[in-house]
Amino acid sequence: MSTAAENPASSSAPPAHVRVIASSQSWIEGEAVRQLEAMARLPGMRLAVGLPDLHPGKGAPVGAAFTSEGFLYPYLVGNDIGCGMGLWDVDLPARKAKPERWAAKLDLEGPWSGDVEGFLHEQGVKSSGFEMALGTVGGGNHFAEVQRVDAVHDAEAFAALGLAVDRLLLLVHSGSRGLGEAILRAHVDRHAAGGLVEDSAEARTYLARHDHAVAWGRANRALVARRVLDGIGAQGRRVLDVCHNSVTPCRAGGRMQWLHRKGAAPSDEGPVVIPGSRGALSYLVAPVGDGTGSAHSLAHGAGRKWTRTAARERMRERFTAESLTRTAFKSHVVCENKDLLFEEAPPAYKAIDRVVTDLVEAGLVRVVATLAPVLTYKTRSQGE
DNA sequence: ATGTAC
Repeated sequence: MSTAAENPASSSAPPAHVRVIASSQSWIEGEAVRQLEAMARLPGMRLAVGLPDLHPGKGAPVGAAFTSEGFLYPYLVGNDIGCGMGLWDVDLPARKAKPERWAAKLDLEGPWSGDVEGFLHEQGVKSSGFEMALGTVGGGNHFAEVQRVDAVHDAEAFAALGLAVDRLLLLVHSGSRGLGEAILRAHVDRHAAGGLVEDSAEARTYLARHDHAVAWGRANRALVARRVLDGIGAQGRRVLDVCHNSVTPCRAGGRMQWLHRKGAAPSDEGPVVIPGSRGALSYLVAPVGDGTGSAHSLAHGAGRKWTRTAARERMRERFTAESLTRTAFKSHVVCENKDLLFEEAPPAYKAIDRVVTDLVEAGLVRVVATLAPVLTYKTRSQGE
């Protein structure tokens, strides 16, 4: 059998190291740490790292990275295989931003009207059967956001990325839509939360599908970006694109390991953007150090503070939906699904500044620049 | 997170 829990040899292995990278000033839910510790007891697990945006998930915590030997765990990657953040440099000066006009007309619902197969081919990605969703943002915490530069902290690194203070940027957070979900479901139907023995036929099958979903998710972000850019009449250049839900092979002290990221940005692929809520700054950061103590990973966002249910109830009591379409930064929000508008409201998230400060103090990143929201696109569909 | 479930 290829299910890890059924391999008796693995139960005698030493337990994984568990590390939560967060200062005492960062509040982390007890349940999230319990989930991290539970995952650390899985067979073959070596290191379980909670980043400062650690929060409870459905079984496995979000904002965490795990290394294992001999086994890999699709359940730790989750359903949104290949989810990540892409940043585009937009060839439009910030003073030319027309957020209210763009908010009124931008529409990324439904299939793209262009040549989807041709687009995928250009990206070097095979089609998946989920192409009707290619170029759509999705639900939950996904978004496309036009941003302006708030402040530059490292002018050299900022310039090295080809960025300019007076130009707009576009940040896209989305994943592989229904594709990753289908891949995880096929695994869970047979193995529940159990892992796969590396080099087994099932592991190879999963990894091939996983790698395809990662590539397809990246292409999805590229098409979301293209649709937004077309909508605002601009061109863009992809500056970076990183995946925060994946499992990849890596070497540790000459040994082969599997690095699982569950809402954790890579620290070994150059600069990344760590977004706050739609009403907060996003941080463009450059990784520092060799990444061995942090499973080569960083926080991927602010992390939820309130559950979706609590956010809906609390925000509904105090705010009208209309008032939530503008933020403290005077930015505009397109989210015509009211439940989602309340669930993703800025108070439902932790303070991104604290999360990034924790990473800086842990010696994991240097801040390159802060980016402010101009227009956040979530959905035009009512949904209720 | 999700063409969202029996």
